[in-house]
Amino acid sequence: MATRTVTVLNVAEKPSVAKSVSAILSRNQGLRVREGRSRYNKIFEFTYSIRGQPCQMLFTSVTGHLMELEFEDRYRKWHSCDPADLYHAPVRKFVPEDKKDIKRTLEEEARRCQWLVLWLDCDREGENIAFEVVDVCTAANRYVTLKRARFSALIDREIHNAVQNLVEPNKWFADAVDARQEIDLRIGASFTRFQTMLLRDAFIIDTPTDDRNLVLSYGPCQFPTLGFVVERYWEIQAHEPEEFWLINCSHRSDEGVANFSWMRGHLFDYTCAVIIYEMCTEEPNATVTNVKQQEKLKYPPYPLNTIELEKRASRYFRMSSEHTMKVAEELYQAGFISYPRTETDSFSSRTDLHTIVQEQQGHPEWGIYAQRLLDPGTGLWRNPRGGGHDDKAHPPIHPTKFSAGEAGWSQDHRKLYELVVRHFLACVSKPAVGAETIVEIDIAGEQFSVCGRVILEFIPTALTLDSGVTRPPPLLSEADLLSSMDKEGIGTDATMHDHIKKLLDRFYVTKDSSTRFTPTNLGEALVMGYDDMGYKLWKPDLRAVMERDMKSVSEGVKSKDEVLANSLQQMKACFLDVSSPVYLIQFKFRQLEIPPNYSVNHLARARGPNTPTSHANQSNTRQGLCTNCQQTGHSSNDCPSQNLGSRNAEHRRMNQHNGNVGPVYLIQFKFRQLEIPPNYSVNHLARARGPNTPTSHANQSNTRQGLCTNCQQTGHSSNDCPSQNLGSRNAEHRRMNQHNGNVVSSDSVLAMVFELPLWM
DNA sequence: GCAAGGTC
Repeated sequence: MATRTVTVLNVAEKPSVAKSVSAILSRNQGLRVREGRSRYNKIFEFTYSIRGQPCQMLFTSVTGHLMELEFEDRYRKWHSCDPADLYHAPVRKFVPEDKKDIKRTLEEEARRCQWLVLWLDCDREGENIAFEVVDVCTAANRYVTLKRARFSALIDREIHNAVQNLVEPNKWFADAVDARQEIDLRIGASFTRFQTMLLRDAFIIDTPTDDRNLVLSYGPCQFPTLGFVVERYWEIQAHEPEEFWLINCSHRSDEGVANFSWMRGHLFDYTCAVIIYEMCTEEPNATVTNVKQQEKLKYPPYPLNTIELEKRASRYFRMSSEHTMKVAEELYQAGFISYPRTETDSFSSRTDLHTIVQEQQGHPEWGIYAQRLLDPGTGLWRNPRGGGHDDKAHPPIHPTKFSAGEAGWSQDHRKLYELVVRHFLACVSKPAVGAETIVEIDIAGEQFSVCGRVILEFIPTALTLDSGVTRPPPLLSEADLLSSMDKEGIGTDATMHDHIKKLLDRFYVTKDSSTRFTPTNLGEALVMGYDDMGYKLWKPDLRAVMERDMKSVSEGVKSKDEVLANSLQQMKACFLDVSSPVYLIQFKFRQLEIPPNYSVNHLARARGPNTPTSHANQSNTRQGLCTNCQQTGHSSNDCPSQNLGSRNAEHRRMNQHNGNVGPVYLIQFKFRQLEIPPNYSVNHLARARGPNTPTSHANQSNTRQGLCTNCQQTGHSSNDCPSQNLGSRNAEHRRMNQHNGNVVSSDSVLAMVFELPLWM
């Protein structure tokens, strides 16, 4: 007996997925396409059988979220209510004007269907969009049967498997997103209105802009991003240059000059440096103690994902991440590269990498290399390493169509396409091999080393005691900023560039020609205002707490309502405190204290008699209230709002001191009695840093794949680093040494070296 | 005139 055919409406998150899945399910047999109401979202039609049930399949798509969250009309005007009311003002979801055509397509098609199959991306946002689609479709046809297709890649087996094993949509996932949306909206709108109305008149923007349109926005992603820029700026401001001394040793031969580095690095104690230097000059004969020859491998990069594309385009071309994504989107739309918004940095074993390389063989610049890669005789090919990330929806960014440049391409299109292709070719190449020789010498017990020359025994042609000063870290580059955001979970791969652009658009930061960011007067003042109140609103912590809450909701551990109530209660308490008269005055004065710089200047007319300098005294006068959240019943130590911030201004100052680069060592010297300089005891501790004073922070150097985090060289890890014998940079080692007491070697000078953080 | 998240 023939089963009756059911009509099935299938909906994907984007048009490309509707197309791919339709092609896979129909095996391109009898696949038809027709227009929908929206020009981007076509409708594919084919027949299929789901577990023996004959189906007439209609396959269409949305373009991301179909709905937005907004306050009800009477709260939408800025002066319609106190911004504090926005923590409980009613909100509604609605389909914005530019999505109405998609909504009409869904309604019209849903009316003719018995089943609705949701093919949205299998992440939290996708699950939330699924429920938006359900809302629209069930409003048009309340009898439609709901099913969810769960798939992790757009490949045949996966897709057929998904449709034969349909599941229920996951409300918890969708709830997590609902909670995030509502929190983001309420916090963002309340703080933005508050900040803007309070402070707009305190600044004059030099750039041609209508003052009335100036918005001082607050957002849970844009502010932590601003925070990264300001924090680095403060580290630089707080840096106090410190003089250090070092011994440089060089040897000139027929082959050239070999400059040996002193293995102690930098010494901050002049007297000690002089003593060691004099020892060396008294017995200047240098003995070669070690010659190490080693192969150095330079590993190819991981396959390209969005963040890495943005970082590299910024480093190589100084292209902004926002512009990079715009150009990448255009290349994708024209079919030249794969989908540019992806977290994935591993190729599936099923990807036909050879074919992708084959297509590039005719290119005038890298065509020959592509040919050599494919020639087994060269041994150049190597299957790519995986970086360990997979968003289960898209492959790493790779070329999908050959081009030697198109007529309509700008320079940036060329550059970005070239980056994608070259990166891909590098990924399937074996590591580059280099050789290096490290020579270590000893002069009067002092160790020096040089890379790349072989000499046996000699007297240095130059042995000098030189001085230098410590330098602050550099301003954050766009690549650094992306790394920080990625590390701290601020924004998503698809939105990070938006947050960076927002800081520039709001005049919170400026960017120089080498893509480094400086906070403006305005940006710094906003962060400092909140920081002085003790709130971490500009730190990543708040977002991290929210992310943990979202995870709990998506796992069913907490309910959406519970998270919303708790989170909004805390944020409202914070908002009321920040906008309270006590801080209001101070917050405003804080803005006015900052001297003018960059594009934002302060207006002096409002300066008052006594700029408040201590908020602690003021808040302590409020007896019985928690100084953190202004509630009664607990002290600030037990405050439930604690994750919003500690009122510890000391914290910022400490961070400023943390800002100096590189570990500093203490070297214990034991002097021979006759050599003791005046005011020195037999056992003397001197501070030293080195040998390669790092110019960047650890989190930067860690992002440089394959480099030793100790000496920034390739070919070994920090554990095997040849510079390691200078002293372990291992805190454990330091603690051990401290507990062991002083260990003094039998030599006159030289004892133990151990690490000490610089601020101690 | 506010957010962040999808995607065109």
